[in-house]
Order: sequence, then C-alpha cells, then structure tokens
Amino acid sequence: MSEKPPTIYDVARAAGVAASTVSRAFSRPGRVNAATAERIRRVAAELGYRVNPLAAALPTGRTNMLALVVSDVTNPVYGEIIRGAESAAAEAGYVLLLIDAQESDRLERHSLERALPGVDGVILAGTRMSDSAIRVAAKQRPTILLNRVVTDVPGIVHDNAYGMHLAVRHLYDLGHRALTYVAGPEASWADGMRWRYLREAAADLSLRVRRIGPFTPTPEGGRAATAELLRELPTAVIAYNDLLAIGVLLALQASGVCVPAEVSVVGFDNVFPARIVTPPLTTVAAPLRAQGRAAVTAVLSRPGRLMTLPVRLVERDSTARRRPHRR
Amino acid sequence: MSEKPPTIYDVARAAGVAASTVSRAFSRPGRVNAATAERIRRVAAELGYRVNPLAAALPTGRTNMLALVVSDVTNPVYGEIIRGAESAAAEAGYVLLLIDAQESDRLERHSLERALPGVDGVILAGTRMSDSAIRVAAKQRPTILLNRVVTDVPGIVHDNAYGMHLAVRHLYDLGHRALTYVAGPEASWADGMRWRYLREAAADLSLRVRRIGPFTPTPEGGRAATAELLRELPTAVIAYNDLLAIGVLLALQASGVCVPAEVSVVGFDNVFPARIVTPPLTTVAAPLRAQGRAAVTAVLSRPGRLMTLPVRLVERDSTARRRPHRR
DNA sequence: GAGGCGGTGGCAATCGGTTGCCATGAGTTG
DNA sequence: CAACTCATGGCAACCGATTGCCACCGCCTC
Repeated sequence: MSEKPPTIYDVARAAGVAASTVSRAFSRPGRVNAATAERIRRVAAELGYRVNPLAAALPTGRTNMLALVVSDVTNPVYGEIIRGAESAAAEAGYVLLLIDAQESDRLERHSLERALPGVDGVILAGTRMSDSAIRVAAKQRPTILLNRVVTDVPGIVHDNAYGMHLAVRHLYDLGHRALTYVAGPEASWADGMRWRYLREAAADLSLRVRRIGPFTPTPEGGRAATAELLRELPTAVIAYNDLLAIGVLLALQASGVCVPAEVSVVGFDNVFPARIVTPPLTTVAAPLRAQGRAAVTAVLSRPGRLMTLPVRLVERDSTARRRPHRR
Repeated sequence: MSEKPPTIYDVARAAGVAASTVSRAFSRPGRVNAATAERIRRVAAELGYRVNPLAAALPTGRTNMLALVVSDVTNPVYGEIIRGAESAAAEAGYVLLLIDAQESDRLERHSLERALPGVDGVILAGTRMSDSAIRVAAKQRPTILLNRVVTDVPGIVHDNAYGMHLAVRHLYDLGHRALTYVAGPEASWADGMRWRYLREAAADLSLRVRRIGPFTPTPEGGRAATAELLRELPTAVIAYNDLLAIGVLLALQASGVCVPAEVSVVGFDNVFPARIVTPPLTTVAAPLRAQGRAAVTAVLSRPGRLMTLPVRLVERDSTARRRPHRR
C-alpha cells in the first residue's frame, strides 16, 4: 500500500539535523533545544512521520504493550475488566494484547508464551493455568493476578470476606436460618474463598450451610445446579457468581418455584444481566472496572504484594423475607 | 527479572554454526540440512531459546498482530465477535491487539493511529470513525469492516434485508398491521440499513410503520425510547438491537404495559441477555462468532469486496398474536 | 579432467529507532 | 583572560532477527 512511511532519517535530512536529534526531540523532550525541537516536530508533521513502535521497542526492550489474559471473553465480567484496563492502558500510552484462553489451560499457556517476549507486563484476569505456570510467567515479566492469590505474585482481589459477610448478613436479616452455596469451578480460587468466608459468616450467625457443586459458572451450570437444589429446597441460595445465580433463578422459576417468595437467590459480581432478570438479582457488587484500571497501574509500577478492593451489596428483588415452604 | 533470554547468536555459538543458519533452521525449514537443523533445534531447546517477535518483525515488517477495534467492549455483541476473531487469529499464529473506542471518535482514531504501524491488519468491528478516516486506515493496512459499508473497503455484514424481512413477516403473521422502529445511533450504518429494509418489508405487506429515535443502543436508551413509545402505543416494536429492545421491554413493563400481550418486541443480534429477560426476547440472530472468524480469515488473505452472513429469526416469548389495545 | 550444478552454510547489510560518549561553542567565574 | 561548566548536537554502536549473495564441496556429466 503506497510507499514506505518516513523514518527519522527522512525527517533528519529534511530538518538538517542528525537522526539522533530527531529521536531525542520525540523521546527526550528537554534534551534538545526548544527551537530545534519545534522545527523537527514541524518537519515531522509535514512528512507525516510517526515513530515505528517496533523499531523503538527493539533497543529499549519496552514495547508499550500489556498482555491481558481472560478465561472467556464472552463472560460479561471480563467486559468490564477489559474496559477498565483498556482505558487506563491507553492513558498511559500502552496498548492491550488480548488473550482469550477459551477455558483451555493448554491454549492459554501456549498463547501467553508466544506473547510474553513482546509485552512489558501481564495481567491475568481469570486464568486457568496452574500456580507454577503462573510463577513461570511472573518471573519473565511483571505480572498482576486478578481474583486469585499465588505466593510471590502480586494480585488484586475483591474483599470476598466482607462481600460474603454482607450477603449472609442480608439473608439473616431477612429471617433465613439456613442457606445453600452453589459452587463454581473447582479450579477457581475465588470459589474456594467465597465458600470459606460464607462458612465463617454463617458460623458467626449460627446459620446452617450446605454446598453443592462444582458447576460451570454459566447459566447452564445454574440449570444443572437447580436439579440438585430441588431435591431439598433451601430458602436461600448464594451462588458463586451472577451467571450461575441467574441460571438457578431461571431454572427454579421454570420448575414452578417462586423467587424470592419461596427461595431467595444472591449472586456475585453485579454484571449487567443481573439487572435485567426477573426478579432483578441481589448481588455482591465488585468494582470490576476499577479493578481493570488498578491492574494496569499496578503492572506498570512494579507493585507491592496484594491489593484488596472493596465490595458492596446491591439489594434487589431476588431476595425477600423468609416464608417457610408450604409442604 | 533474571538475565536476558538467549538469542540466535547464543544458539549459533553453542551449536557451532552461524547465526543465519539458526535463523533459517526456524524460519525456512528445508533450507538447511536436516541433521544440522535437528541439532540446532536441540541446542535451542536446551538453552530455552524463543524467537524474539520484535526483532523478527523489524526486518520483515510482519508483526503477526492484528488490531481489533470495537466501539464498546462491554457490549455483549463484541464479546462474541472477539471470541471468534481471537480463536481464528490464534490458529493462524496471530495475536489480537484490542482497541476499545469507548464510543469516542477521537479516542478511536488516536489509538488506531498509534497501533497501526505495529500491526499486519485491522478489523473494525463497530467503529465510530468517519468514512474518510476509515479509508485512511485502510490505505495503510489491510482492513476489514464489520457491519458497515464504505466504498473500496472490504467488509462483512449481516443480511440485514433478510433479517428484517423475517422479523416483519413474523409480526405480520401474528396479526400485527403496524409497527414502530426504535432507532439506534445516528452514526450507525447498520441502523440505517435496518430501518430501510424494515420499510421495504413493511411495504411489501402493506404494514404501517413509524420510526422513533435515535437512541443510544443500550438499555438506558430503550428506557428513553419507551417514554416516547407510550404516547402512542403500537402493538409491535422492532428495535435496532437487543440491548435497546431489552430496555424497551423492561420500561414497558415498568409502566404497566404487558409484553407480549399488549406489545410485541423484537430485537437484533441475539446476545445472551436476550435469552434471560422476561419474557425472553424474539430476535434476529446474527452469527457473531462466525463473523469474527471470517474477519480474521479475510484480513489475512486480502479479500474480495464484501461478504454477507446469513441470519435467522429466533422466536421467543416477547412476541405474540396481536390483541387490540383496550382503551 | 574440466565444467556444471544442487545442496549448504557463512558474511554482512538491513530494518528504524535509542543512547553512551564526545566535540563544540557560548556563557560564567575568578 | 584562562579555566570551567553547561547546553546542544553528532557519531556510531547497539537491539535481534532476516535474507541476498557468495563460497565451498561433492558429485555428475561429457
């Protein structure tokens, strides 16, 4: 397509200076005389010069690219995280390289390995890789782990403990005295945490708890969970995440169980679909977009250890005062 | 982090050959003696050598990266497209560079301009840029345009005409004789097409049509549209897309209007939330994932002109036989 | 035995920037 | 006025691959 784009050498010739001066005019503002710099910029603009990011990356080793790994782009949770990360990255002059693991450990490792040498940092937002694979990556590039904790790898997690506390307390206040946790994927670190904190919160209030699962964290998973749920119907359910909760909610209704009159349902994440199911889902809202932003900030600044983001409970209509099941 | 990764020179020294031979052993299989190549590969593996994509890209000009531009990552439509594009790209040994325009023309142009020199091709899936800005980009790199048509820029669009025909016909068959189109953003090419084909389809069946809008293609937009809709309630509504349709549907219900008993609602795209609203949304399904894949294939093969993807109507419960409004 | 040829491997230029180091000259200081 | 400092610009060596061109070798052919 057309001819080759101009280089610093073209600009240098046109401006009557050395290439190094052109380079500095752009990358090291104070280093050249203001007037010279101005002239160079003008000439460059006339010629339509733009720095070639590849060529710039080679000697410096900095590519201004960040790899963002998600386990499933179609999950709305990641949409929010990506949005946050993308905007923060753009502001910092970075660009995001997206890797969709498609729920496959192998695919993810492979893609990441290919991408690694070309990026300045890695954000693992939902990864299916093993702890050791994560450490291997983290050894090569600054890495931030989202919603998971691996020793020696900095991360940003939601305050699962507090979130669970809020959810359990909310159900308790509505008169529920027993609840069932619908678990997410076994490999999910967040799932383990949520179940653990749910137990703790329940113990504090002397609630009885049960756990079913694991299930895939999708509406279909929720449907599957409901089959099990129906065998011994609880009055309150907390699901690993919103998608699962939505699946449960829909399947319960399809089976003639009324939500929230007979069963209260609580989710996690507060993604968009949670607002539009009927009834709208009560859920623990995590600042996903902020998390994406924070991840970029952290990965660019070689962060400390671990960061915890606040959560809040969004009370909607999928939870209600307990009414004993008629039977 | 640790020391620098090994280069072809390290491998060359260890294997007792020249760097060029190492390079060829990887990039030009038949060019070196099989035994030599095997030895080089072994040595390379021992040293943990991986080709540096940046360095490789500099002389060849090929980066194995594709830019994917979306107008709003949080829109589930793009999740599907990205998924399709990502997997096709990965299979072809390419990596996706994601640009989220965040609905901003300026931001988009700026980001794309920065990214352009570093990619081998561009996929514009939902762009807010002007035709001329698109042409400028297309002149610099192979470009594929999704759901929009700009002369001389190859693209992949849904069969809006047939989709609209199906939707209108469906409503006609249910007894509706007038319908209202809730328009999407003015800048959207697809919106223009859909409205046009709706009119044509309606004319064929002698239906009366009305158009309101434009509205932002989100549930909030749908809410706004409903205010207008309520002033003169139609029996059937077709919205620019699912998100808008969902907004309309929810707002109608909130106003005490029954869907589908009083008003039938049809969307476009068949994204996930369409399945979970109550009632589930009747919508024109577009093969979004396939579109993502096709875009990658096309951009890598310098495609022909224009491709049209088939659509189908997914009949759910937001449409029903017309019952005259009681009033 | 000379000339030719295909298969291999090496040399060195090249891609387009970045940056350490040096030269120059103007300005400052004692 | 000499010595010194500092601002500024140029030279040239990288960064790590790719690739055109050439040299060498063994072998075949006439």
